[in-house]
Amino acid sequence: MSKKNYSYNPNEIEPRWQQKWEQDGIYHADIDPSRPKHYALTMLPYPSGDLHMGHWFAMTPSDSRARYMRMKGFNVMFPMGFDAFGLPAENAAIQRNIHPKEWTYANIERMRGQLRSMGAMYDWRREAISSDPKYYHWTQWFFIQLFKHQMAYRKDSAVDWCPNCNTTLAREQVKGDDRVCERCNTPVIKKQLEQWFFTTTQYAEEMLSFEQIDWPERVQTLQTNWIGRSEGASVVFESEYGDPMEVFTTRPDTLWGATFMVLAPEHPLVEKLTTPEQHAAVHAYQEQASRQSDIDRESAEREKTGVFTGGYAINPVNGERIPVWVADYVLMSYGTGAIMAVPAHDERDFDFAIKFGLPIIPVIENPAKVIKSVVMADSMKEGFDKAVDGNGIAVEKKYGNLLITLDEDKVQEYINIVQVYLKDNCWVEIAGSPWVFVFPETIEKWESTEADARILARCKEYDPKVAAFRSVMEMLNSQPAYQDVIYHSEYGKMINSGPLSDTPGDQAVQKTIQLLEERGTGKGAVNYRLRDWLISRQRYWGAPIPMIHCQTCGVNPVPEDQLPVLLPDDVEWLPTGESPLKLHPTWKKTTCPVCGEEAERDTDTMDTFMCSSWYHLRYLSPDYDQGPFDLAEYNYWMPVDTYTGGIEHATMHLIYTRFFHKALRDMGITEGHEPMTQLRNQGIVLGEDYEKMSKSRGNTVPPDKLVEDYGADTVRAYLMFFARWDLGGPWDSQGIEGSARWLRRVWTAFTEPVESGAEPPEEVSKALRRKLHQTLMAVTQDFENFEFNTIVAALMELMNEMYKAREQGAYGSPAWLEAEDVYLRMMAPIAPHMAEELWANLGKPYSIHHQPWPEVDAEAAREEEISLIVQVNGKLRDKITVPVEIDDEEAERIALASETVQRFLEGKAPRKVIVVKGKLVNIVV
RNA sequence: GGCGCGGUGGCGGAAUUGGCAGACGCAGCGGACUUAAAAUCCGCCGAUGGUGACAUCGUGUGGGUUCGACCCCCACCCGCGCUACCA
Repeated sequence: MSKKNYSYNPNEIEPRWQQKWEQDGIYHADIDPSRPKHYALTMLPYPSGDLHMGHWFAMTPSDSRARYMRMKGFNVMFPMGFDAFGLPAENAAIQRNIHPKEWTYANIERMRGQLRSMGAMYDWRREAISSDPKYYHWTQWFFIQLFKHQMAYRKDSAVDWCPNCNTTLAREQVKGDDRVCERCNTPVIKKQLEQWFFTTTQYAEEMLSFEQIDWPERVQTLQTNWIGRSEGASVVFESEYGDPMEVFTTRPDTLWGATFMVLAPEHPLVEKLTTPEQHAAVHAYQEQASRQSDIDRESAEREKTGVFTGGYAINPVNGERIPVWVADYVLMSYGTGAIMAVPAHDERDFDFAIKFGLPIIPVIENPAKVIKSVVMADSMKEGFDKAVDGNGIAVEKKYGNLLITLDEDKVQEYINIVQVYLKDNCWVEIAGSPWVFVFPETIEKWESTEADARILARCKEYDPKVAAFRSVMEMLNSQPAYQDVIYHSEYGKMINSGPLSDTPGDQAVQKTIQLLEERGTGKGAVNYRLRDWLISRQRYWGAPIPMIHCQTCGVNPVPEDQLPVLLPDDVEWLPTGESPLKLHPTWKKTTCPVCGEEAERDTDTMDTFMCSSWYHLRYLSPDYDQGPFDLAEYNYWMPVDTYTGGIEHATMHLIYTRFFHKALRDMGITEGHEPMTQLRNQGIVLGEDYEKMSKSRGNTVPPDKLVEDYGADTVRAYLMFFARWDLGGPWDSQGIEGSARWLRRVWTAFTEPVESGAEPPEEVSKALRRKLHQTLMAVTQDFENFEFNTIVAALMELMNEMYKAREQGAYGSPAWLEAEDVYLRMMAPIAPHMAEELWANLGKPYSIHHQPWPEVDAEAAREEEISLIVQVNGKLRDKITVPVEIDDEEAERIALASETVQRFLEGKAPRKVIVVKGKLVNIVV
């Protein structure tokens, strides 16, 4: 078979192969019980109009990985679709008077073309689009199932509202410091509305377990924090009138220190507790709190506000009568909306108590602050006056403070330890030097007490910021105040706490809960930060909530045989953004499925996260009309084996989809406890200016142009090479030249024959095979671990070696032919077009993408010689080439014989010799 | 404030997880080919000193553990992300 010698022209090669692959359906994934299945899924895009570099970064490496799995022998399903409902479509409608449907489907068409240009192995027969009626039919059906199983409910509550998008938002869609809308960055406000919720909190505990899934630690942490489990107790106080007032606390052991209670402004008992005299003030406060958006609350710099209700509550442990206040630092949406306030042991309560002159009673004895045993000699126990540890540090008590004296040369060594002491009233003197370090507050305090004038003078005399000790001082100043120590009950013991006084700190919580349970006034309790999922959206472009409101029969689901509830096309958009569904003259008019009388449809649509919570199921059978998915497909393909996407979904989509799967499981629709077994996240591609790419910044890189200039293979290769996939990094428009050069070199190596006369020397063939199989080993391992950048690096390195071998006469030899074959297979997942073209050019059978992944020849990969590292006192002194199987004695002998080693030994006898087999000898003198 | 991630040449990044720091690539420098440029090929490329072989230093900072630390421990500094009056 003669090889063609022609130049690399990706713009010709790539579309040609894409077309052929499509025609031949080589990426079709069909049920095949004879092969192990692999469901590889990449998070589906929103059809915003253009594929940007972020899409490519998410999609091409995961495509490579799916291709690798296929070559490994798996029956791989790799589908693609569009998360097509959502606000941008509606905004386009308002701004440009295009129907959202038209806008969305035109974008999808354009993006399909772009996706094809990547040369990915998507099985387009499985495409699913969430705005298709055949899709949202089943989104609605799921809603009804959730409703029937009491997992969807309506509640009137204060919800987050985006005034710009004109809709409510789920808690997860409110972001950042200033609590803004996830979509448009407008600060959200609170509105009291009746809305649909899903009972995500029902699964809070279960979702904390990641035991059955291989998900990144980072995501696990984010989800765990988001779910926010706290352990403590629920304690029932009573109002003067006998109303139970339940509070949640993580510190039941401070119950005796509760000097007042605080209710959230929206708390139902506020009304009843408020005395006539306080009524006006409380009412005004409630009014003002409800009007305030969260950002207004922030802007007051957390200065505590609140009013006294005039009412009192009874502390169940000691019968104390304590005042009940209303304040907005207590949130209705967390815990019970009521707290017991313990100013002695809680900073927020402390601030509030100070501001309003409420009493403060400590119930935990000031705990010991001595933590480091290294410094604390036996003499340094409680009540010591002076102690010296013999290591250049002395501690003594003076004026109720601790004075720590350090030998000058010990400052650096002890600085960590000293910081421990410095959490409270401490100062440090350096022995033999004039330096004294004192907190400014401490000086102030001393000035007003009987402190030694001499010391005070010294403190003021020497500027603590003098250069040599500046950094030390900065470290000291950055120490947090001592609350974190004082608030930890493991130290110290309970005081002022009735029957529990003197209980050691480490048992305090448990003993208190025990006492509460005995008396029936409280119990151990767990609370979560996670809220139920608010699903209603007051928008048009979404799946209509399939519920009917009847004056007599209440709220009932649309009968399943009447699904889908179609979105009407003939709607008008108001610039105010009000939902066109609500304004539509006839659409909402219907009959009640129970009594048959006139009734109204729910005019809200569902959060689009509802659509994306189950799209992986729709891919199984996108045209199936007997249910959301075909069970046969489900049984073969599910669960998703590898899921890839951005980390930004950690506390949104990835929580919702887990909830959704578990809810479906409990309704008998799905099996198993988790929808996606393995999750991997890619990072973000930044612009060349190291900033996030954005149109307004003008730092975006258009992938289409790059494909035109370099070809998709080069873009794919560069995206895999330029940064660690899980971290992402800045784009470098020069850097892509490196990947382009690599592929051109590969092309040349495979298409330009070299005069090959004599057989290559034995060593050349051997070295080539060794490198080849070592590379194969590394590449295989890196594919398993999603370490794409080093795959490309390894292939570049091997290509450099192949060039050298070629020069040394290897071209055309059996080793060379093997290298060609294996090289193309390894390259196929990364540069599928070039690999296919060169494979064909070698006269090998179509298609390379049907070939199995090559096997490592471990014997060929084995090194025969190694370069033995010889160290003296841990420093590299010599490298000696020795056979791999060298034994320890021989290695030691050779190392000691080294001339350089002898020079560094300077005649001294080695005290100890450490030999690491086949690697290194370290001689200690 | 809390939680998490990260800090390695001019730049992006490697380093089998405790054993040659800087693979691979970009940029730069030198050379070959060319009338010339581009492309291509070859070589050099952490800092300091030395003509040189070589020596010393070097993975944010300060300590520690170890024969040996980018890697483990303690403390700190800086950057990024998430979160935030969560009781």
